[in-house]
Amino acid sequence: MVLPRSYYLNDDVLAIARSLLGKVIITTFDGKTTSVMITETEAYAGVADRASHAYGNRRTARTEVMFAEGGVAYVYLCYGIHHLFNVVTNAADIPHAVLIRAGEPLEGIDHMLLRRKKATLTPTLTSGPGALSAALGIRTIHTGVSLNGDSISIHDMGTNISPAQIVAATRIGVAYAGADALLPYRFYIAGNRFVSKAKGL
DNA sequence: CAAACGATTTTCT
DNA sequence: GAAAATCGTTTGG
Repeated sequence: MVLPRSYYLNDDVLAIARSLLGKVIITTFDGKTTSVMITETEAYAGVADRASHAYGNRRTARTEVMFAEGGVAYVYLCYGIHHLFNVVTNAADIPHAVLIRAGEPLEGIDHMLLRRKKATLTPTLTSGPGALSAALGIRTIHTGVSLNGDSISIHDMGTNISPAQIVAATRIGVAYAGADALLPYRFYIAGNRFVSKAKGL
């Protein structure tokens, strides 16, 4: 079933980041449907989190969507090349978000291979936030899009990830955040092949 | 208006 | 293992 809007309003962004593991993202663009099961997430805990773009209650044209009510997408361009897909959570004016870092391909693998210019299915197809977004066809123009809509949606397929299967670790690429870079805000499914292998593991 | 810089990935050595 | 690719956002003049 599609996750209801209320799912995203939880004020505990860490709980949502854990809960999203095992859920399924389905995108439909240009009549092409692709889906992945989420295997890795990172929480960005709003104004008090130095690693968050919204740290210190900073509102700009780019971060504004993080201040929207939970249940929409926040997509932004990183290093001029990569589109990073986040799930906005919590009530309006509380800029919490969960970065989706990796997933396990389910449907539309042929479309994902085309988008990534790859010939065969390997973990690199959808492991890593930039790679995952590219495979699903998510780009910055989708920022602000509802996660209950026709183009992007997140579903509970009944897959249950037990706490024992969830590993908590430090976030990746946020060394600039000082002490907040050490927070265990990254979660992934233990033993899953489709988890990012970027430096920092 | 100009300049610096990333919540990364790929490729080359 | 190291470095390049590449551009919107943010910040400073």
